[in-house]
Amino acid sequence: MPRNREKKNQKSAPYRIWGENLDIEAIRQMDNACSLPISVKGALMPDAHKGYGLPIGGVLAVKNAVIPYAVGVDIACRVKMSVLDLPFQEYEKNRGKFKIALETETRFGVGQGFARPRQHRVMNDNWSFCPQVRNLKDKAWKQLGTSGSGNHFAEFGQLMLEKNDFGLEKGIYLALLTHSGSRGTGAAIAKHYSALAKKLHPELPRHLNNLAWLDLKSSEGEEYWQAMELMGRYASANHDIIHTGVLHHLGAISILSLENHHNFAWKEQLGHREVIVHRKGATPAGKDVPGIIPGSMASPTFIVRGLGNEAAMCSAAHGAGRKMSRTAAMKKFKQSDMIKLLNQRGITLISAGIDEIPMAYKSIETVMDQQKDLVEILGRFDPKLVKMAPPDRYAKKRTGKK
DNA sequence: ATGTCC
Repeated sequence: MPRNREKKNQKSAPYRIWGENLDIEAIRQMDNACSLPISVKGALMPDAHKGYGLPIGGVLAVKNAVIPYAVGVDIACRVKMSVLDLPFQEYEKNRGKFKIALETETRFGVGQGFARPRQHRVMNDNWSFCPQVRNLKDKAWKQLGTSGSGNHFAEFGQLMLEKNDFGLEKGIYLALLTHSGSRGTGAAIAKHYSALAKKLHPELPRHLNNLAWLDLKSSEGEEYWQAMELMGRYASANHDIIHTGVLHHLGAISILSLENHHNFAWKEQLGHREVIVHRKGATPAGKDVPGIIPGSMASPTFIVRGLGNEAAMCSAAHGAGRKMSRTAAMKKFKQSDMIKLLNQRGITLISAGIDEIPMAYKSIETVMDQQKDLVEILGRFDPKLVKMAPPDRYAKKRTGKK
């Protein structure tokens, strides 16, 4: 539904909403994004909620420009699944070994890296095309193979493939699922280029400030694009290291691997013209494109195949979406509430903050129902062993303040 | 989501 509140004499780009009763703030942010003179078309996914500039769950096509905060702070945030060659029962027989594998092969928490950094060919890429990126190379190296914080996780679970697919037979498998991004490096790049975009667009009113863009033909725009693509390869390397390390630790091999970004921008065709499509907290869902849509730590993740719906610019939700802020969740629930729920569902939690409690999320099943015209479900993954960042030691202080 | 100005 096109909206046109900000400028009466200039037509806003149209956008459609999937899902019901979405966060009013997210809708307002989408209105704002579609009112930009560069905007061509938008879409709002059923897991949408408020973010910086573009909402999480926002899809935005623009002309010849890129908006750093429409890509997101965690540039190239990504999910990856590896199906193991071990039967699922192998996990039940030897949980301790799987736990140690997750503990050993990645690191969680803000600022965390490896004391003995991992190696990856992505570090041989060009990191010297601008000073901002060059100065971050050392941090990026130390954080290779880490998972970060927030909603990021590493987990083992049971994958149920609904039919013969991906060269595998219908049935039950043991799988590793991870959610990580470009860590401190990507965040620093996002922050730098968004500040630069704001400086280049002093004419933007305050409510559009976080949507400041870089012209793709400008040196700044080209530089951001190059940095964003490097972060794409870097985030992919992080998952690669985790999966290679964990599987090696277990003496397992991968019989199927699936992965996708959900914070990124792509050059795509929209009708006859080339546009830049930003997907911020949105899964690419082009025709027959496989994707992963995670729920919370106690609800399923869905393996999907895109239906190529053009109204949504070939996109889908990237998860259940929060229904409660982190602060509200920390105020309302205790650690024991989380443990109780996980026990009921037979899930072992290694660590997580209360702000990630499943009750703070919408129902993933509802979100999937609301996007039946965007993706087809091919399988579900039920988490069994979950690791997330341990509680933030300032969390209590912050909730106390509000 | 990050990292530190708490």
